[in-house]
Amino acid sequence: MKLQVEQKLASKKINPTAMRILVLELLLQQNSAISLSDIEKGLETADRITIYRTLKTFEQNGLIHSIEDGTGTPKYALCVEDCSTHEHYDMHVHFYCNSCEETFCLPDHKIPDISLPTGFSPAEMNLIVKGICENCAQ
Amino acid sequence: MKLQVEQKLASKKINPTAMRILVLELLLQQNSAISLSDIEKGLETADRITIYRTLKTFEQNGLIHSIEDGTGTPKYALCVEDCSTHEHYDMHVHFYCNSCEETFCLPDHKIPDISLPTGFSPAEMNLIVKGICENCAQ
DNA sequence: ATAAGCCATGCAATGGTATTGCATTATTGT
DNA sequence: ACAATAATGCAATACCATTGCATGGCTTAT
Ligand SMILES: [Mn+2]
Ligand SMILES: [Mn+2]
Ligand SMILES: [Zn+2]
Ligand SMILES: [Zn+2]
Repeated sequence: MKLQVEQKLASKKINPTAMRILVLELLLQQNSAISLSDIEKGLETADRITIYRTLKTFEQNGLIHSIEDGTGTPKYALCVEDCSTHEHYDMHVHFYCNSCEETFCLPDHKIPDISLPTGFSPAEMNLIVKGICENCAQ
Repeated sequence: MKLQVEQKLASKKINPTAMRILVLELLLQQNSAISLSDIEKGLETADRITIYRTLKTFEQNGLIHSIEDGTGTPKYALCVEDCSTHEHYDMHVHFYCNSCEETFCLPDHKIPDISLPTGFSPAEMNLIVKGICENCAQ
């Protein structure tokens, strides 16, 4: 198990330090995206700044992607696609539940092509759908 | 001119105070969405908190809508649709220019229908396209 | 084995923003 | 003109992101 985690780090050329292993293990347990504060609460002995830089490193090396879900605080989730340094391919829909306030990746639901006015050239896209998630549906 | 502004406020049942007239006039001059700080800089004698509450009032009464463009600081723009209290119909695409860092409403470009996994029911949507705007295209 | 160098960590400090309470002032309707 | 109501300005609070700097641990070359 720990080996798998360390291999995952190594495959992204990230030095497997104790803190990074802990953060990655926590990320692997989630089924929704989590914030920096969530991680801080989920780990006993962890400095917020170190987690902050750990996440920056993870994101830069294509291990996780950051999600702006409209709450103002970024959420983080593992990349399912084969992302690399500064090359993220997470053009999928994200869902924010107004009830449980969780943010979900929907990697199987790609963002459709969007027509733009002439002169506008797109580079990235971010689509957030807000509503009620499957867990909160009665 | 001032009459038109006051009428616009009255049509949304907003008391036309001096500050509100100033803020609305400033909003009418823009061709891109602006932030609270932008408005604060654009007005000489203006308390940030008052502008903050002015924008909240405008938004609640369907005069402007708030845009989360991924920068973390909300931008505001006039509603083109006929929005009312707590009923916004701004399901259009927003464009953030990575060069000039301006946020544009594209009211003629609606967000297409998005298929979701079973159990997820959508309420609102927010689509941000990032890239280069027409002004910055060389 | 030892020393130097690199990398990661933790602490402190800074800056920005949103949000609320409360007292004062302005506006409205009678 | 007066009373009731609404808006404003100031202060305070609470988060959060971001950077500098000093320390410590691990790696590597000598
Ligand atoms: Mn995702
Ligand atoms: Mn808009
Ligand atoms: Zn939910
Ligand atoms: Zn531009």
